[in-house]
Amino acid sequence: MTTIQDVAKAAGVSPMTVSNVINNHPNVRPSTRERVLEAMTRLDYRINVAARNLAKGRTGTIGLAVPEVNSPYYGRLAAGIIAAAERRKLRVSIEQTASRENELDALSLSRNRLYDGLILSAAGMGQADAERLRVDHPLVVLGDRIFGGPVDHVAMPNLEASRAAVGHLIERGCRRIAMLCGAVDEVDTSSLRLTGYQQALREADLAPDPALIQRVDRFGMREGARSAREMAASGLDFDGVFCVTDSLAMGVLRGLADVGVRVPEQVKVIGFDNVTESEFFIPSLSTVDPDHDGMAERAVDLLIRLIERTGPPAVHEELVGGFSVVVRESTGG
Amino acid sequence: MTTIQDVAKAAGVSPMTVSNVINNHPNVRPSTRERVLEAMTRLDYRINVAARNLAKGRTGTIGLAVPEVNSPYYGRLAAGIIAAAERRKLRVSIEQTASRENELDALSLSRNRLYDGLILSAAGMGQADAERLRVDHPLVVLGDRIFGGPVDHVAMPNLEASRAAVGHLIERGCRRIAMLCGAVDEVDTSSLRLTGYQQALREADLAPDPALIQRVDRFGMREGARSAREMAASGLDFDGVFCVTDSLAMGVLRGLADVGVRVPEQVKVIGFDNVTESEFFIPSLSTVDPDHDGMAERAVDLLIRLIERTGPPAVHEELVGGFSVVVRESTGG
DNA sequence: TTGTAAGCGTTATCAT
DNA sequence: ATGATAACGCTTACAA
Repeated sequence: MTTIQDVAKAAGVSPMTVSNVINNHPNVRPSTRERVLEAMTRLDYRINVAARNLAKGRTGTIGLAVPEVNSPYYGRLAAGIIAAAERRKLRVSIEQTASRENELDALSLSRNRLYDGLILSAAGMGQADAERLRVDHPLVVLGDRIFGGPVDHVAMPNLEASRAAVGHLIERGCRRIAMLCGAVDEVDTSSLRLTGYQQALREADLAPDPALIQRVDRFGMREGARSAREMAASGLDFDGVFCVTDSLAMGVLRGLADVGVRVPEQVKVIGFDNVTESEFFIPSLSTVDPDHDGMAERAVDLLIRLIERTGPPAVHEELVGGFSVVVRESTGG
Repeated sequence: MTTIQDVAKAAGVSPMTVSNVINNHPNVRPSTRERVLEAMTRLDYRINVAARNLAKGRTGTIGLAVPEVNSPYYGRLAAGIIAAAERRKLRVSIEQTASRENELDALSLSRNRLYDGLILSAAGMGQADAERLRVDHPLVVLGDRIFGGPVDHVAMPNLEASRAAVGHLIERGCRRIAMLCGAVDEVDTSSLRLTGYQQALREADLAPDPALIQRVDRFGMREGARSAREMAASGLDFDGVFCVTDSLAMGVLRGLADVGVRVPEQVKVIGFDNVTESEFFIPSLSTVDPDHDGMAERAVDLLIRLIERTGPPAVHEELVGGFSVVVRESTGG
């Protein structure tokens, strides 16, 4: 392995001059630069990033920790973060956490200075873990399960957007609206969206019915399909479904098709996330678009501010993104 | 920032002993270990990975470079690689390449020892870039555009699987089978799958018709939908469609629905990849399952062999994965 | 079982 | 414009 020393020797200069050439420092005479570059190519020199990181204390890379890489939602999120980071000359490295354990692990990884900062999309952690987020390195949390924590935070407009989504179903004539959500044990995505659902019903003077609230333990298409079939089989009376994710909603569309229920004629369905697939599903899926790109942009901005801050810690920001309701075939759009 | 030195001082031992504790070396007296651990928690010590990497010359992390993170196919692939690596106690860090330029960049990144090795899923590079793959660090290429290159290589069973897919359409009674593929400029995924398509037609004594070959410039659902609508509008006579990816095929299902063509009654459709969504699409999509997990496993195995090899370079392996045809509603299954 | 010394490859700082 | 020196924080090899 050839090092800066080897190049320096070959070019007849000091290692420092080679370093200056590598980093495009201005004070290098063109002829010197030439000689160094020539030596670098001749020796097939490659910089050792670990050494540079150690010396600089910076890596130029931010980490993005997501629960699952093979998911339309987190894929979309990652794409947004990468685009936003790229504009700011930062690389992004994605890690899959998959569990609360690993989410906590991811925290210490960045603390370890492998990355300049970390964007953590937390699904497994809850309010109880909030204190673990009090770290002394740049961290931005993307998600909904932790509020008032000691950390910068970009959240979805869960409550308002859900209210709007359910409001849309009501406008379209639904009166018995089911909701598919996760366990609601504490303040999390599902509970916020459930509250939005309840508010929308109340505003329209519709009686809430606990039988209409369906729980799922995962947010994939499989679970949505199963739930829909069960609801139909149980004879439950419903004319609309609001799902906490698009994957769930597409599963519901599939499940309803399996049992011969027509969408949107008999039942209208709306999801949340506006993943790429929803536009092309049959029927195409109405949904809430949470402005992923805006949220990604803000998360990266917050992180960069933290990375570049010197001096006293700033107050922690909590931002909530914007949203819009996208009307498609599944609600008769 | 607290270092090993600080911990050593606080625990009244040498830095080396702290290092031994961190790395679970056996020769540390329990009482000493206790004292060190206590000091570590008290001082909130976090190891500096950059320093460790530099000293060790290893990172314990492999890189995975994919063209696009927000795609069902690459998401599936990434999930497989992560699972395979995890079993071998390796971390995976994902990078989005997006272009041939970045694919070449990714090569030098790993060469730079940020990762112990790199798995490169190359879409933009072609045979002409093969020589660039002659690198002196562990590299495994996943893909189809480079053969006989100076590199370990795990490829899809493109030709055979395509022949089987088209054979399935023929069995189901299709006689005028369209194919959606990318530009076929050199040996790549599309051209291999096209050859499989042609072989299947020939075996069944069906006349090939150039009008049935449709080109797309990207492999997303949008392109599939557009193509399908155009084919239908142009009055082209076809009763089957073979698509080089599932995304494309789901787009075709959507496009055919748009113009009122019934699947599978009037036209049968089959894709390639078996992404999660195909099972739940309406109609569910018949497709080729290329044994992603097996390929991921082998790629990781090859990479580990390279990482751990000392001595003379081995001969380069070229593996081709297995496959199966998954029959679903879109072909009347 | 523990400690000492040297070095991993780079960059910051300060001279020249 | 270029170079000498001292870090950066850890581990390997060897000594005690």
